[in-house]
Amino acid sequence: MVTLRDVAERAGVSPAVVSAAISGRSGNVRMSEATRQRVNEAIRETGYRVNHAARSLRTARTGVVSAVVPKLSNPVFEHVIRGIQDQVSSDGGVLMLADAEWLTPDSHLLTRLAARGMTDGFLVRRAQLGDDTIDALEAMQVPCVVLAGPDGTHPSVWVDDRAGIRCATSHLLALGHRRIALVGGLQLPAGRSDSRLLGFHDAFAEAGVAASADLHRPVGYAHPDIRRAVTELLATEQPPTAIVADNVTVAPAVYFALAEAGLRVPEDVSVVAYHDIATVDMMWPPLTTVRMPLREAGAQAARMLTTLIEGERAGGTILEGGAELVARSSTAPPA
Amino acid sequence: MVTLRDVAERAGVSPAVVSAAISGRSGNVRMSEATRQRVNEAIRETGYRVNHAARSLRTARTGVVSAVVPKLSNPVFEHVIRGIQDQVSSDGGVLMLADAEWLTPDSHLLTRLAARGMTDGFLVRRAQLGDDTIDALEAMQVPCVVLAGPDGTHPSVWVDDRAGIRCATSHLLALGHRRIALVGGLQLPAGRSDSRLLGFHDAFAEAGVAASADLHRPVGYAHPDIRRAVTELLATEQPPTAIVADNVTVAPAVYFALAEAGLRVPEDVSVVAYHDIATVDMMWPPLTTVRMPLREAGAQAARMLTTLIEGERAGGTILEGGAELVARSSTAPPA
DNA sequence: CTGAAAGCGCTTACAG
DNA sequence: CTGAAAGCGCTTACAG
Repeated sequence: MVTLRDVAERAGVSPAVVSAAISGRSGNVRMSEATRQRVNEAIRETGYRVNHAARSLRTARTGVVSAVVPKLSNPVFEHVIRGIQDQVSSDGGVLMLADAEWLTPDSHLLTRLAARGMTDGFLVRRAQLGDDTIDALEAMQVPCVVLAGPDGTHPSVWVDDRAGIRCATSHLLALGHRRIALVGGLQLPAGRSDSRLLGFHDAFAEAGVAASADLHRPVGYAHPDIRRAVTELLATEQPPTAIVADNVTVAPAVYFALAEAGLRVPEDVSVVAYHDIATVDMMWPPLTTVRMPLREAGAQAARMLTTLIEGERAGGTILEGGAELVARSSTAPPA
Repeated sequence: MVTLRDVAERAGVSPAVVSAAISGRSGNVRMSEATRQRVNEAIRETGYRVNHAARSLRTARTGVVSAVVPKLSNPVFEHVIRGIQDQVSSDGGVLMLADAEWLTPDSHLLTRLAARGMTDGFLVRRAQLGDDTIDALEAMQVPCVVLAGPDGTHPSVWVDDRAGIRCATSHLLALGHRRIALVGGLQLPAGRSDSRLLGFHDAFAEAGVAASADLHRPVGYAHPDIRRAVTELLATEQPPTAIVADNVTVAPAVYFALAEAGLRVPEDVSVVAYHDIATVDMMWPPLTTVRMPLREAGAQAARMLTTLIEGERAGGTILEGGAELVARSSTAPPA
């Protein structure tokens, strides 16, 4: 194995010079262009590559950031990851991804990842990770940014869910819908304000229309639950003429329930989904969605983590604005 | 920061004893149960956690394995990843995930990951990664297992695509279909045998039926291409009565094209897709698929990588069998 | 502008 | 059964 020392000998300089040439950091070393060239040549000739472990040990910094994502195959989160990756990479770091299912408070993975020298910090999604795991992380004093709305305790970054749902709902109201259902999403414990429900009501207030409060179904994100909720809504005396899907991932279940009931989209029922992913225009009919600046949220979170790693404090941030309606074919005026 | 030395002092033993107690490896150290308990107590009291960088530097082993996956949100690959994760984790290692898009032959990420001391080895998918990146990896002498059929050069593991497509095709033949199209998949360069097309023909041969060779459309996996291919097939003089989707991810595009043409599934056209993912029963009608032992393939690949890391050679493996038809509602006898 | 030396925290022969 | 010592490969003050 080629070491820095070997390169130094070959170039006829001391290890310190090679180290400076590699890192770019000057430190106390100021070298001539000729020397730098000689070093680079020696590196090329020997095929030298820096030993990451040795560097980490010495600098007490790994340059690795770990993102723990809810579910790898969740297409919504893919955008966030891309934002994180771009930022981490342009900062010269490496992003390490793990599935949240693997990470429990006393899992092997958490222990290993949070061991010093493996990762400088974590990006996690609170909703799916569980507060206990995040607390465990905190107890280990590992810098950690939560991808979710502020909760007053952890540094956090997220998009404006309230504005997003408002955007979706306003679109339906503008089309003339009045009986609008909000389907999916978690039933929050009393006291924790539900930003999505707030956004739903914002839209009605803005339009000067009384909200159809009986049409809120926070039944989670499991497909059977979504299907049942929609089926039940359709069976009521005054069924909704439009549905806001709290998350694009549940839209297929909404379509499914509608098809089972023999209803057409958008002739009989309009559907808008929160969050935009590329593949929804493959649904039939193509789904109207609300696009959020998820990639920007990821980048912002990565930046906040860097701040944290460098020892500064950070609070909770919600990215303002950025909600944008992507009109496709699943919404129309009520019959 | 608490070091191993601190723990040793507290427990009244030498660092060597603490090291042995942690790693479980006895080495030359044989310690009494009382000593071991004292050490464990000291670890708990001090909150000591091993420094991964130091250990890696010393042992020249990181315990980290990197998987470079085609596309994070590809639900098919999710199963493979799970298999990898299970195996790596039960071997006491850590799995690091990266998106193939990030990894190009001279990308920052490749350089950093392949730097010594960051990762012991790689699991990569050839199809999407590009041979040049794999060659770069090889030039760096990083142990590397390819998730794909054997190509004679790289150690590799994959499921039996030929058997999988045969299973799907046989199902349609058994239902009475004769005009069967195979849609999607890559157009391989001449000379490289296409295991999927072979499987397609196997099924016809087995059924004693002449294959409908004019119905093979290896147009890749892009949704517009799939849609166009299906639309064109439907416009021919003798359109297919059934379609095998080369990959489940293109099934929505097939449904889309069928819906556009005003055809019903399965009354007018039957559809089977290769690979099974949980969400396909949310499609309307629920999609019949072929399930493959993808998780097992992932585990097997991880095991092979460990072998490679330990310095032994390895060849190409195809997991035999395991193809299983999952019948849902998208297939029926021809009208 | 460059070199010699110390030391990051661990593990592993080696000596007792 | 346990301790003292060397050294993994790097970076960083420090001295020149």
